Amino acid sequence: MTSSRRGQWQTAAEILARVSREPGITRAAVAQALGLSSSSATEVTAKLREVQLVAEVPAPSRRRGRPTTLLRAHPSGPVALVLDLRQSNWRSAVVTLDGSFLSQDDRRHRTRRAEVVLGHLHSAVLAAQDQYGDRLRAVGLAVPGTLRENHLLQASAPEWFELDLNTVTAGTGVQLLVGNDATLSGVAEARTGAAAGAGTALHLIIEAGIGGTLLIDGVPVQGASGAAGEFGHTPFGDRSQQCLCGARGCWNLEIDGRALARHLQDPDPDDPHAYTQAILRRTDRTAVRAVEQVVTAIAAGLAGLANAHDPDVITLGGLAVPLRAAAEELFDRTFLEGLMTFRRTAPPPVLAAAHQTDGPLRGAAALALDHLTTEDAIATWAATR
Amino acid sequence: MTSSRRGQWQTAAEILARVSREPGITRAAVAQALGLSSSSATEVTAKLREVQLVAEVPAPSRRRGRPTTLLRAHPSGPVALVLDLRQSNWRSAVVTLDGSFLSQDDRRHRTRRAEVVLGHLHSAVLAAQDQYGDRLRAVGLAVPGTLRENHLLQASAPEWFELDLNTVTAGTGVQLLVGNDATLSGVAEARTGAAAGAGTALHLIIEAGIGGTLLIDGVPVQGASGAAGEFGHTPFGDRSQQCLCGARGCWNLEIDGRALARHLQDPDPDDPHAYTQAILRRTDRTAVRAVEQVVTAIAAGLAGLANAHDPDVITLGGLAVPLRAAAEELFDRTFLEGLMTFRRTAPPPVLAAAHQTDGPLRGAAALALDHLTTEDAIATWAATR
DNA sequence: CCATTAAACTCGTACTCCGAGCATAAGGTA
DNA sequence: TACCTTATGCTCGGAGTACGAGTTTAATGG
Repeated sequence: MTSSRRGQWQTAAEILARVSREPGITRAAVAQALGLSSSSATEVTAKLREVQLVAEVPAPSRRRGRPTTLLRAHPSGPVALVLDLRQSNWRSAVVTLDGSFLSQDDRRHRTRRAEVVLGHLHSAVLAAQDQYGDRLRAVGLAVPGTLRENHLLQASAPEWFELDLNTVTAGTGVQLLVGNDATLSGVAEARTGAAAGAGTALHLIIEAGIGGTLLIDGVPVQGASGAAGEFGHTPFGDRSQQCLCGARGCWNLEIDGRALARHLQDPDPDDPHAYTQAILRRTDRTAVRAVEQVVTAIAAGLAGLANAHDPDVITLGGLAVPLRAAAEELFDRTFLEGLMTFRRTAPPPVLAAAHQTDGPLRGAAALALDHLTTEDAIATWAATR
Repeated sequence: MTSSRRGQWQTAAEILARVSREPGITRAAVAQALGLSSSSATEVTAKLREVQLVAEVPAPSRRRGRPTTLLRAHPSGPVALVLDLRQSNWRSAVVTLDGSFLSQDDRRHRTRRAEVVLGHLHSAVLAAQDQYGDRLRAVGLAVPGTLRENHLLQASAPEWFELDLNTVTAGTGVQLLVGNDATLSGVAEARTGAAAGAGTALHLIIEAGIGGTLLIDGVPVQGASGAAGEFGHTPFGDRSQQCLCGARGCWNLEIDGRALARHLQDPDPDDPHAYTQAILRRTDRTAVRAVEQVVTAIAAGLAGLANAHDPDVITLGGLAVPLRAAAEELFDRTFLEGLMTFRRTAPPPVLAAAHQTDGPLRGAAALALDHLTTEDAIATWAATR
C-alpha cells in the first residue's frame, strides 16, 4: 500500500542493477559505487534479502579489515527465460538476476514454418513457467531480422515474414522483451564483452549482410520503431547495384559471401556463410583478390561510420573476424585512410567480439535483467513476498 | 551542510528542468507530469521561490476550479550567457531559466585572428559578469567546426585551428559548455522546433559541407570525444574524389556549392553559400542539371541515414532547404527510393528546421540551461541564498 | 446565490538516508 | 599469543522528503 510512493525501491533497484551488471560484486563495492553510506547499504540489502531478491555470502577476504559479503541472486528470486531464434536452430536459457545461467538448451528446427517455430518457443515459456512458477518474470527474445514493435519484418529466413512475436508469451502474463540479434550481441559486448566500459561503442556483425548497432553507455540506439542499426543499407556501395531491401548501392552488397561470389563470377551461394569460409581457405590469386575487395569495402565503410559516430571502440562479430584476419594489413590501412585526419592519431580500436555465438543470448539476458531491475518490477515482486 | 544529502534537490531540479523545457508551464501541469502530489508541489515550489529560482504569477483561468500559477524564472535568478561564433560574425544573448532572452547582440568580426575573436568573446563574458554578478552561472558556446574536449579542430575558417576554447571563460569561474553549431541547432529543433517531441531525430544542415546530429530524446549523440555527427565524412560519394578531411568519397563533396561548381566546371567558389544561391536563381538547363545532381546526392544519403537510424523525423537547415525546394519532386522520389521497402509505408517526415539561423544560439541556451538545472548546480546556487 | 470543480494549503505520518559511534572480523606485527 | 591496524558491518537518533487525507480557496456555470 505504500509501494506507490515515489522512490520507495529506487536505491534497491540501483543496487540490483549493479549486481546484474557486475555479478559477484561485493556489498562494500556497491555502496561505494552508488555513494551510499554503510548504514544505508546495510538497510537496503537487508530489505532486498527479506524479499528474496539477493542472497549474501561471505566474500573471501583479500586485505585487512572486516570481510564484506558478495551479493548474489537469491536462490528463490526472480528468473528470466532467454531465447535466441536462429535460422536453423534456437537456443534457450534460464537466467537469474546476477546473470548466471541455470540451464541451457539448443535445438534444431525440424521445420521453419512460422507457427511451428513460434509454437516451440511458446512451449518453452510454458515449461519454464511450470518449473519456476511466478519466479518467471520476463522473457528475452533475440531474432534474426528487422523488428518493429514486437513484429518481425524482413527476417533472414523468408518463412518468417510479418510475424507477431507477442504470441510467444501470449496467455502467460509474462513480460516479453524482443531485440534484434545483432543489436543484442552488441549489448552483450558493451556490457561484458570487448566493449565493456565504452561510452560509445559500435558493433557490427557480418553473416548474410551486415547487422549492428550503436551503443551509448551500453544502451542500443533503437530508433523510432526499434528498427535502427541497419547500417548495411547505407549507400556506401556501387549505385548501379540493386539491393533486395529496395534501395540501391547498399553496403550489404559489398561485404559478404554474395559479394565474393559476384567478384568471382560464381552463382549466388545458397549458404553465404559456408561459401565465404570456403573462399577464405583458398589461396589462389583470384580468391585472394575477391577477399581483398570485400575487406576493402568493409574497412572503408567502417571508417565512415567511425567518422560519423566517433566511437570509443568498434567490435566485430561473425564473418567480419576471419575476413579481417585474411587481409589484416589491408584492412587496417584502409580503415585508417578512411578516417578524418584528426581521428588518425587515436583511432578507435577495432576488436573481435568476445561473445560471438553467445552474444544474442547474453544480450537478451541483459535486456530481460534490465527489465527485472526496474523499480516497478522490484516493487511488484516485493509486494508478493 | 545538508546539501550533500542524496536527492535533497532532486525533485526541485526535475521541476526546474520542466520549466526550462516548457516555458510558461503551470504548477499543476508540472505536478501532474512528474507524478507529484499537490502537497509536494506546494512544498517544493515554495522552496524554489525562497531561493529565488522561480517566480509564480497567476495563470489565466481557463476552466472551472481554483486557478493555478505559471512558473517563471525568478527576476533575480541565475542566468547564462550564450554565444554563437560564426565565420563572419558572432552573436550573444543572456538567457534566463525559462529560456527567454534578456538581451541580444550581433557583431561582425573586424578580423578573424583567433586571439582577437576569442578575446571579444571573453570580454562579453566579463561584461555579463559585471552586469549580473554571481547570477551568471554558465556560458554556452556554439562553434562552427569539429570539437574535441573544448578544443576546436578543423573549423570552417582556417584561422581557427586547434583553438583552446577554455580561454573564453578563463579566470571567471563560470562553467563553459561548448557545442558544435550544427549539433546545437539540432538540439534546438528537438526541444522547441520542428522535431519537438520526437524520440529519435536526425538533424542535418548544409552550408560549406554538411553538419548534423542524431538526437535521442532531445540529447545529441556525442561520441567518445564529442566529435560525433560528422555525417559529411561518410563515403556516400565517388571514391575517386579526395576530401580535405583526409578520406575519399565523402558525402560532403557531393552536396554543397563546391559540388555545384564542379558539375558546372566553375572554379572552387570563395563563398560557397552565395555561389549556391546564385546558381539556384539560374534557370538554364546546365544549372538545373547541376542542382539536380546535388539534390539527388542529398536525398540518397539522407535515405541511407534514415535506414541506419530509423528516425521519427528528419529536419533540414541551411542550404538544404532551398536546394530541396528547387527540385522537390526529385528529392522526395530519390529519398523514398533510397529507403528500405518496409520503411516506405511510413517514411520519416523531412521538415525544414524551425529555428534556422537562431538554432545554434537556442541550442547553446538549451545546453547551458541543462547545466543550470542539474541537482548540483541548484544545490550550489541555493547554498548562497 | 449556490453547486461544482480544480487546485492550493495544512498537518501528521511513513519512509529513506545520513552521521556518529560502536562492534566485529580479518591481517599484520612484536 | 596478544595487541594494533584496517575495513567493514551494525545500531540509533535525526534531518528531510513526499505522501494521504482533509480542508480551504478561487474560479465557472446554472
